[in-house]
Amino acid sequence: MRWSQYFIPTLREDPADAEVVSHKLLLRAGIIRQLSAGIYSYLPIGQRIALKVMQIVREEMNRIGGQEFYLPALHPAELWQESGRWSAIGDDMFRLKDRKGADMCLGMTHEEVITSIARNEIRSYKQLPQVWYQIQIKFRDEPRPKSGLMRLRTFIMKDAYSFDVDWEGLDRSFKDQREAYKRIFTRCGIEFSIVEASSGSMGGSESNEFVAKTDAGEDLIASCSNCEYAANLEKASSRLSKIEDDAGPDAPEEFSTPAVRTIEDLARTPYLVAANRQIKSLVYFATIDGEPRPVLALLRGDHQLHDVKFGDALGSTATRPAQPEEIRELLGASAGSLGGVGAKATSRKSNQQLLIIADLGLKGRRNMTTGANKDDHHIRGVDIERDIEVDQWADLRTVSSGEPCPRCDTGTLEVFRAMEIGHIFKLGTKYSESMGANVLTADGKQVPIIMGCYGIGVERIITAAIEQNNDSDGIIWPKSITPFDVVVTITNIKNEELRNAGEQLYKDLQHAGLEVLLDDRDERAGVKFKDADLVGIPYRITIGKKIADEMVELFDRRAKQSEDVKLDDVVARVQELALSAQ
RNA sequence: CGGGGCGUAGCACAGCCUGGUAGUGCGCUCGGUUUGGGACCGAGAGGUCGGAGGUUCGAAUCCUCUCGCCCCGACCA
Repeated sequence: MRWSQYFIPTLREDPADAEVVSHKLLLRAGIIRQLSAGIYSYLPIGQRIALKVMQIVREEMNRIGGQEFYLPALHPAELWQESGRWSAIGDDMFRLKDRKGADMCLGMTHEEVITSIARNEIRSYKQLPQVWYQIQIKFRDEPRPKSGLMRLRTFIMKDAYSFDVDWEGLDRSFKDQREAYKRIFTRCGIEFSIVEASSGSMGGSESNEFVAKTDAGEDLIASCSNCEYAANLEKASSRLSKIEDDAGPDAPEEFSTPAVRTIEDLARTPYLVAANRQIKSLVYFATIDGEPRPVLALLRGDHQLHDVKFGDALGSTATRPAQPEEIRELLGASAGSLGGVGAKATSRKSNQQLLIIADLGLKGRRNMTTGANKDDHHIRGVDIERDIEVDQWADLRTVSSGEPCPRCDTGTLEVFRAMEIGHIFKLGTKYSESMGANVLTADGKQVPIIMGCYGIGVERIITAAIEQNNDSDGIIWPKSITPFDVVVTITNIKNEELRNAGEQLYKDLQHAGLEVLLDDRDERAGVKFKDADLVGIPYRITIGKKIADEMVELFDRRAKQSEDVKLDDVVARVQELALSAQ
């Protein structure tokens, strides 16, 4: 392509609406333009990038036997009513009526559609397994679209579905997808982790989330430096070093602690109670079975409560910290002087049923110090299992960077921000059962097909690639998904010698099978360099004064280094570089 | 949905508090000089100030409503 004719509207300044790096660069490099919140147009180089990503996905899907479909984006409500999701999904689904008044929706995913094909056409176990996929637009009316292409209302997704006659088959299909995903993200130049995830409202037994490390991400992930362990902070755990407690007194002792309100206060002189020898006591109200109940959560003094783990452990739909008045009514003291000893008895005075849940990190601890449920007083010598009526033990604490891996002996955990780029689920029979997709087994029994579903967000790959590959000058595309392999920059288009050399090189590079952008614009060299850096094309060949000696300059965008190369050698050199690994 | 911010030229912004009929930089057009890291000089084009209603002799500016966008939170197949 000739830059002079090609539509790449670069922006010199950061657009006001963009916050995260990838969003700014996507706009500045002329890749996308916004149409509405969470809705973007792909401009020509954006389309080239998206096609490259989709092609990699397609190749890897085909490699594991996937068959490409193209399914409708517009669905009749009946399908979704069959699976039960018409009512289970709320405002996230775009709904509309056709001219006859029939309910329709825009597909946010395609389990229903694919299952309806399977149930109509697949009769026998002999037709299985099948792996079907498509690369298609999805619609989700996100409550909060954000960060450019990160959280969209319309986006491109590769969604694959596997159909097996038994669970062993599903295991194989799942593993195939897992391996394909690793290859896809690796080929796209993305640093990723695989985390255990909950399958959420998708249903099913097992799921893996693929995440890309980026500060713009919405998830917090704990990942082991040594082994493969990685988990969302909502589920992550770590190994605690054992603490040997001295045997304490036979019964807890109350002591006076005027003005002590925090763990830190008690850790200082004159008390000197180390934070890991204190019990942190937090009062919450948790909605359990539709009823709000007061809950006392106990953790080691230096640990932080993770409210998702807390809610999960209680089976609660909503939790909130108690108000100061509520705490006083319940336990007769203010936050800062609370504790589990005798808390149940105290709470009964206010006619409330207090639930005590303790973090596993406190199990077996003795001779601890905690609040006395009396302002300005604490209790020491607390043996948790002896002195506190714990209703439930659970993993409640937030894992921090540097803690030992729960799975291997030598690794430590690193906690970082990440964004979801893919998710694979073992669905099981959720859709095949509700929608009646059955097959006959070898021994003549009718069984529901065992399904899996596997998604990849194309825009998420693009976003992650930019987030992980940029510098102050712009994007640095991984070679596999760059819009062009190389840009030929003619420093002065009015100079005939330079122009001719550039035109010839442009042709030669194309003949060598490279995707070439020829910067033949009548602009100053500096402008062209800035634009080339911004757009992020991996290699730039600069045609300048050195052409008198049959030399050109080859600039490596990532290394930010250039070498002088003979004009005759530069095609082979670029070919070699562009086709090498990232 | 709760909290916050912002809508003025293609882009980034000033003007609003204290009403008097719109400005700066970049970009764009034309002419000239320049030509290896976002040039310079000169001359231009370009805006119903998001929309509606109101107050006023007069509204970008004050009031009411409304639409849109961004950020934080809730939510997130």
